[in-house]
Amino acid sequence: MENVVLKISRNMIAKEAGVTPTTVSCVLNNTRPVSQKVRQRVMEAVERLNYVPDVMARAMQGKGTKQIAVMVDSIKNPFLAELVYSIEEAGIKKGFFFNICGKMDLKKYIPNIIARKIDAVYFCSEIKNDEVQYVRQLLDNGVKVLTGSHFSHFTDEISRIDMATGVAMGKAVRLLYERGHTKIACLNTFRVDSGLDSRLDVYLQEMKALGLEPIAISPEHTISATIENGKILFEELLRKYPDVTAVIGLNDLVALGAMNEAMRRGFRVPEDISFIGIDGIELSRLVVPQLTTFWSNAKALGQKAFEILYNMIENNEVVSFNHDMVYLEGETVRDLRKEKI
Amino acid sequence: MENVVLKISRNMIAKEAGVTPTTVSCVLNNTRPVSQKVRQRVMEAVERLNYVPDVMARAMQGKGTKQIAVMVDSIKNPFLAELVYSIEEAGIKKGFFFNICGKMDLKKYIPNIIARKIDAVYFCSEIKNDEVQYVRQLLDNGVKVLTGSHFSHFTDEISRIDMATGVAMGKAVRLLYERGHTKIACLNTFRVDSGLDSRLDVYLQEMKALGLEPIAISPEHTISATIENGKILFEELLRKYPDVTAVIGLNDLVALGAMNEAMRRGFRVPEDISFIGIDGIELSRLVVPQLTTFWSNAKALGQKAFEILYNMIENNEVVSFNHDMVYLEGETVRDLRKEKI
DNA sequence: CTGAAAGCGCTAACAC
DNA sequence: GTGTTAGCGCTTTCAG
Repeated sequence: MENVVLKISRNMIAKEAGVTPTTVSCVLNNTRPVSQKVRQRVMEAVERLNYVPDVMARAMQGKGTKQIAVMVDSIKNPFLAELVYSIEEAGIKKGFFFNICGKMDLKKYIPNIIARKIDAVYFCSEIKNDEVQYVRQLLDNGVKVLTGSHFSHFTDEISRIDMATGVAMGKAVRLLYERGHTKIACLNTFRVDSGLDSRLDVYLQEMKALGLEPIAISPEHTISATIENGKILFEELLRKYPDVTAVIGLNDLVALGAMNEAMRRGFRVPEDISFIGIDGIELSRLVVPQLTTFWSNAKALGQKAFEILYNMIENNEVVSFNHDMVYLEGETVRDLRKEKI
Repeated sequence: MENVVLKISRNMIAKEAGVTPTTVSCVLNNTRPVSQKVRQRVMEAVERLNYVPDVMARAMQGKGTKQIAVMVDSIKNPFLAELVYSIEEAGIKKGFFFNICGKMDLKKYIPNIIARKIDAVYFCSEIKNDEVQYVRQLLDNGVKVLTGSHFSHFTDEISRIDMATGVAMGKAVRLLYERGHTKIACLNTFRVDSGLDSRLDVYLQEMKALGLEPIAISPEHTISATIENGKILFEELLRKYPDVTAVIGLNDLVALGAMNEAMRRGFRVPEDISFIGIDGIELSRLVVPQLTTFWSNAKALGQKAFEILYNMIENNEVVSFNHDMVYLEGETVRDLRKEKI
């Protein structure tokens, strides 16, 4: 099979319309006044030949690619999937395309991103400490950067969105305390002292403030916040602290995994153990019992994220934004105090 | 803030290394023999200046962009998320980048795909009948196309992967029948006669072959195969056929939604109603009771899909591949016959 | 083994 | 209002 693809260029439609290439550019980009007659001829030629301008060639004039890379730990995480869905939905309306980059393996992706002249990168997940240099490289190459609040470098060059997961963690501890719990555990997926996430710190701090003994389960090395790992962390929790009455997951998936494992082992939820998540993914509404959690509104977040990215690209803005989480009542928290009264 | 980004070009590293741009190209692309000495000087300059070749400029020489668009109905669908994850994981190893395109709105995306000189498009979800023209346009512009088996046009120009969901549907009906069920329902998300999916047809055909009265619930217009719609379809099913004993969902999400709704209404699963899904998403393993389903092995599928895409792009191949589903025993099918004996 | 020069499709001065 | 021309960063003949 021959590969005879006739590339329809601006020149061809110029000839077709009986004008010069420049004129074609001008009518297409509205970059200078063109007579009604000529404009019409050009548009007709465009229609007839089904012409689509070449983004690559435009990009070479320093116009940008209208392409944004979204780096996520894993698109299999429903929260990130919702977020990506929402960003893309907002971005396509303005002609932006999105590259999905998994694994957060910057060494592999960043040179590629630069080579592709991608306009901006949104780091939805945490950037490892030994990969900071790659962010520097992005900035040096004119790529805009948006991160979460964990990233504390180059503060006046990058934009950030604070997801307030730490705040949610604090609220979760308080809530359980107010409902009479004292043996409150935290299932953490980050390596202790990773410096990438505030949730464990907030948990410890809050427990201390309440005069409670902390029950934190942390892995040796940072792991993904998945259902599977939630189960594993819960198993370890049970071995070490069998009398725990409440569990906070670092996110909904971890909480759901833990809860599922608990139920499989015969625990009743919330009668025997209470659970709280952080995220508010759709799935948390669909399990029985419904998970009590803090909802992040991924749709709104995605829209906001694109808005920020857009302004970074078009207007060279740098902003810092706080995205709040909303308490979402579920069925997985038992009120011990109420019963005691 | 100034935007003084110094673009490091091939010319600059040529100067740095004291050679000509051509030589730089040749050592970078191994396109002709270069003396060890010169090669070394060039490589050093590349290192020193942190040079990354411009993909856009290469693309303009007709070299391709090493970019693949993945069109999905919704990345929020866990099956598609797993698939995308796996494709991307395989592709990045060979330097490919992936554009995630939601909504299957071809009118919006296809011109953009052409303009961006994207090498290939994988349609993971169904292509509407009135959008066939856009596929033609892709082919005319040299973009490779990979679809599912539902797409019956341009058969010698595009590659396809048959996901065998129809086969799974047939097996599901047989399975339920063998276990003594006769009131077997099918929750369908496609408009009747959409021509986009074989599952309903297979269901009807199989029921007829078994001499059973079909109980199919279909929407007026095609809807997404989501948990939410599974609930809605199940509600309608209950209204129309309250004595149903088994339900097959078009995919796992639909089955899970239906099952969840059933449980909320006080039905016991599988004692009162049996459920079967098609997909085998991870979630189906994590609910209680575990969903009986047909597993599609999204990871293997994604790897295969990339392999096909790669061969289409690099070697101009066109292939047709059958991806089989595997029966995955769960806890949601009651064996009526066994009990009767 | 290495260089010079043309050209990919487009934009942006600069002319008329 | 419209045309001419010079690049953007790269590959690729064609010459040394």
